[in-house]
Parts: sequence; structure tokens; C-alpha cells
Amino acid sequence: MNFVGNQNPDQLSDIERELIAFFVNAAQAVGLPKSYGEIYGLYFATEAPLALDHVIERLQISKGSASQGIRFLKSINALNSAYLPGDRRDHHTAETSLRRIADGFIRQRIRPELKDGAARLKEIARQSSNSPSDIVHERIDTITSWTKKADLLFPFVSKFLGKAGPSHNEPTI
Amino acid sequence: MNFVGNQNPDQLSDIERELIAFFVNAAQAVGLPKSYGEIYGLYFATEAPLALDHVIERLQISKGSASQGIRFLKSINALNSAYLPGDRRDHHTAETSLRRIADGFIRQRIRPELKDGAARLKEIARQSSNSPSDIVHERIDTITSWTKKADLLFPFVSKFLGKAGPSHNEPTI
DNA sequence: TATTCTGTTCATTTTTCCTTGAACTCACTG
DNA sequence: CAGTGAGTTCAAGGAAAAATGAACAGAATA
Repeated sequence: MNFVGNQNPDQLSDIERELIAFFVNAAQAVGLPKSYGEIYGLYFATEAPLALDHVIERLQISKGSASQGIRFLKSINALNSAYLPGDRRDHHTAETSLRRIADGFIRQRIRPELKDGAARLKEIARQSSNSPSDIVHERIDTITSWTKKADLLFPFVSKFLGKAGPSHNEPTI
Repeated sequence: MNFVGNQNPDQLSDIERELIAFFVNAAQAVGLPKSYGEIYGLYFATEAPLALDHVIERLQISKGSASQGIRFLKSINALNSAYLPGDRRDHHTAETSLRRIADGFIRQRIRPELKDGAARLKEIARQSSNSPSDIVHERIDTITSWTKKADLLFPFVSKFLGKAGPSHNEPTI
């Protein structure tokens, strides 16, 4: 076991490892690469802004993984840019607002998926015009109503996540 | 192109292929095997109850895949059992209520994930008691509030999906 | 109770996805 | 304007997940 309060810059403490494991698990649950979870976990466990090199060194992952992971996490607003005078490297910190991250994730990963699902559906509907089968038309109506519901759902989810938690003030919406 | 209205039992029509493709895509979006999407798509496109053999023959997939896929789909309530007198085989039809399927999926796939996330978190909190780092405690509080929100979110989603669609009567909640 | 039929299991193969690291671009610096 | 440093790209290799199909178990039939 590590020395309590270990601040050795190139060695993860027990608690850091646990936090990272938590996010690795979460990442896999939503279908993201393990490395993305590791990276976010590291940022989440660290108050100070970190650069690419830090991530590579502390997590022992490749430059490519770290670069792609950071870029993705930025793209969904899970990481915020931080400016450090006198350092050419880009630094980031973890975004801790669940709503912001969820919004980014939905916009980046879910919506495009839904959108091309809708396009696909439109094509199906077009083709179905010369299908004599009643069931086909009925089922196409069913999916149409599904996609409409899904479209309405996300703003509600976002608003829901923006609400204050059970016992805390959450000024950051 | 297929003859319009093709009912050849062991050949998929264009529209069936399109519908199946739609669900294959959807399955992959939520991290399920492609074959599960194929199977649900076939049931969705077919009014009559189908047995394992039909799935194998029409989709040209292995017995193992079909068996596991059907079982999973039943477990999340995406397929309903149908009784056909004089036939020993189990038959099923597609469930078309989005709410029912979503509820089943959440109960089967999401909740267990959240649950062991919570367990993991508890362990982290325990270990953190001897961490002097303020940031660690703060971040653990953050995750705790996240998991509480997530817990409240799902019933909300379920209720939302149960509502009638924009322009249709939806007696089936 | 032997036989057939249905569905499950799981070791192996196949496929898909993730990670790696060397080569590259671009910007800053001396 | 050559040299250094930071971050990106992507082909290749490796790891993880899915599909396969043969062996199996159990229930219905004869």
C-alpha cells in the first residue's frame, strides 16, 4: 500500500487508482474505450491542470491514446482548457458538472446516431410506399413515434440533470 | 430487387432488410451485438410469431447466436411469448412499446452497472477516510451526487416514454 | 424407455475494436 | 531558418467481444 498522502508525481496512489477504475468501468458501460475512462479519471482525481505528457507518464499509456482520449473528452466538454503562463503545452482540468458532460455526450454521440437513424427510416418509408403489407406500414409508424419521443426526451434529461442534488447546493448548472 | 410483396419464407424482402438494418444500427449504438439487432428487426418486421428455426433460416445465423439473442430479447421484454397449439417450439412476437423495452433494458443492463458502480464508490469513500487530500473528498461528494441523480433519472425516463406520442393514441403504456 | 425434437452451453474461430508508436505537421525558439 | 517541442495521424499488432457449431440436457412422443 502507498504512503498515505503520497504525492509522488509518477506513481498513482490507491485512491487515485480507485477513482480511475470507477471511470474505466463507467466508460465501458457507455461503450467508450477504457483509456478514455482512465484519462478522465486521472483528471477527475487531480486538481491541478494536466498536460498530455502528464497523462502519458502517470497512466503509462501511449501518446496516441492520450491524444485521442483528451480530444474526445474535450469534444464532449468533459475536460476544460486551462491556461498556464510560460508553458507551451495544452493543459486541462476535469469538468465536474454532470449536466454539461451529458449534454456534450448526447450532442456528440447520441444525436448523430439518432439523426442517421431517422434518415434511414425516411428511406424505409419511401420504399414502403409500394409495399402492400399493412404490418409494414404500421411498424414504420411505430418507429416514427419512437424517434419523435427520443428527440423530445433529451432536453428533459438535460434539465433533470441540471437540477440541484438531494442535499447540496449546485450553483453550477 | 425483390418482387414487390414477396412472401418467400426463406428470403428477406428489401423492406425487411431495411428494417433489420435499422435495428442492427440501433443495437450497436447501445452496445449490443449486431445479431441481437438482426433478430429483433426480423421479429419487428414480421407479424406472425416466429420460432428459433425461422430466425436461423431467415437471418442465416448460427443456432447459438439465435438462441442467446432470443433469450436476451425476452429478458428485456423486447419479445413476447406466443402460444401456438400443436407446435412444440417456442414462438415469439416483437414487443412494440418503447417504454416496456426501455424499462427492461434499464433493469437488465443499466441498473446492475450503476449498482456495482455505487458499491465501488462506497469502497472508495471508505478508503478516502484516511486521505488528507481535500480534493479527493470533494470529488467523492461529486460522484455521490451524480449517482443519486442517475437513480432518480430512470423512473423519470420511463414515465416520459410512457406518454402518448405527438399525434397518436397510445393506449399501451 | 428409446427416439426425436427443442433449446442451451461453451470451446474455438472469426471479427471487431483498441492501443501502440513511428512518422508527420505545425508553431515556437534560438 | 534550422532545431526543438507539442500534438495529430494512421498502419500494424494485440486484445476483447461476437459468432459458430458440435456436444449436451430435458421434455415430448411413439
